[in-house]
Amino acid sequence: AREAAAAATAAVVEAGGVSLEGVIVDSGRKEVEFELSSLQLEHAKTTKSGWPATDAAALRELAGRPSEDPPVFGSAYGAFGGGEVGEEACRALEALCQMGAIDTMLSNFILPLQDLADGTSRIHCSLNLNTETGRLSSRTPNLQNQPALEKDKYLIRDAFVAAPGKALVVADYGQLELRLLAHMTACTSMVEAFKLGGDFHSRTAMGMFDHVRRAVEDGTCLLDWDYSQGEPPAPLLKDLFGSERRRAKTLNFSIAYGKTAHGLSKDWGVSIDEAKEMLRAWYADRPEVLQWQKDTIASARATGATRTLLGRYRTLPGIQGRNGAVRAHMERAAINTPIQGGAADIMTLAMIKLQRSEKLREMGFRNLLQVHDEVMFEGPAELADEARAEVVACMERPFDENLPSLLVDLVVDANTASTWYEAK
DNA sequence: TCGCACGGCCAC
DNA sequence: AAACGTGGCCGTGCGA
Repeated sequence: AREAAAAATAAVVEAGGVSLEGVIVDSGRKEVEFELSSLQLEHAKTTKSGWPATDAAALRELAGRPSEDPPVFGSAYGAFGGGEVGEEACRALEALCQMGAIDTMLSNFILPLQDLADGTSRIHCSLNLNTETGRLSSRTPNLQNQPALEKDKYLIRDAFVAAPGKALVVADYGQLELRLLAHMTACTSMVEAFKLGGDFHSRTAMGMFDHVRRAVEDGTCLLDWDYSQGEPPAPLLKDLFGSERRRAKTLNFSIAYGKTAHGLSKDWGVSIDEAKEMLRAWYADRPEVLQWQKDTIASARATGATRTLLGRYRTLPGIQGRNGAVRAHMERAAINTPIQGGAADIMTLAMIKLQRSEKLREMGFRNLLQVHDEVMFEGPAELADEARAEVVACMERPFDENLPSLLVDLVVDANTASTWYEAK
């Protein structure tokens, strides 16, 4: 973390040397908002209080990608009259955007984590049962929002290290919420897709786009590939139809949150009609999901509440009221809570099983953290593989014998490593 | 000095 | 006005 902080600080200093013709003198949000207004730079988004937005997406729109091989200049280029000045403006705005990202890493993660470490350099958060859906939350610090994958470029997760002689077991559910959606809606298409296995989002893309389905059926591309079998004999769907798969993936997650055609068109920069067509294509394959959402909202309106898989309920104040925004929000919550809360039900059952596991207790493995669909255990390194198998077994079968099983399997991916970063 | 609202951003 | 659900936390500005 210290190395990352040093590297980030150096980058901030470097980026700070760039100025927008002396106009943007600081990365403070208020000043950027002010300059965007006074220079009358085009801004697509405004905040709810009427100022131009200065978030990363807005800055990226202005900057473009001036550092790429053929540089792509954003809307600031023309606003500054093009030429050298326009290019410089785009590069400055890109640097400003990078500074924001570095600042977030430093002030939200790298610095507070060092402050909150105990005398043995370990971090202890509080885990709370205080959410609307039955999830846990984490505070002081929040260990459930640590940067992951490509965002974790300072290897913050590499600072989470097992004690000497010990190892981490990190296990997470694959597509837990989508499996819950398949189960609760009894959607034959989704249940079948999970039964067949392979890349779920690729399967969704097949269902949504005829040309993708034909390419898989005639062998032009493969749905998925097990690399332990060597190199694939044909290109993969995710490579050949990357944009189709990305849209399918976005749609898979968005549907569970109640996203509208309006929101989709904004995100994708397409017309409302095109967004509607995407939604239509998704639902065409999954009519049970649409019906379930309608039924669930109707029931929520009638009762003022919605229920999770195990029957926990959430009241939805305002769903019967006159305020349209509140009502719409509560309707989306009504269809999201059974899914998100149902996933929390399953994880809670799994954690009870894990806590009661004699094997894990005898092997000396302790649960350190839960991140919604993931758990982290720590124990003797030489027993890590055995512990990993037991963690997977508990998570795959969280239900007691007297509780019903699901229409879909629960798939668990688990790794052993000495740091959180390595366990990805 | 404190609490709050806001804009923004990280995770799942 | 917003249009994607659940959280926590940061810096800034502002009023008590």
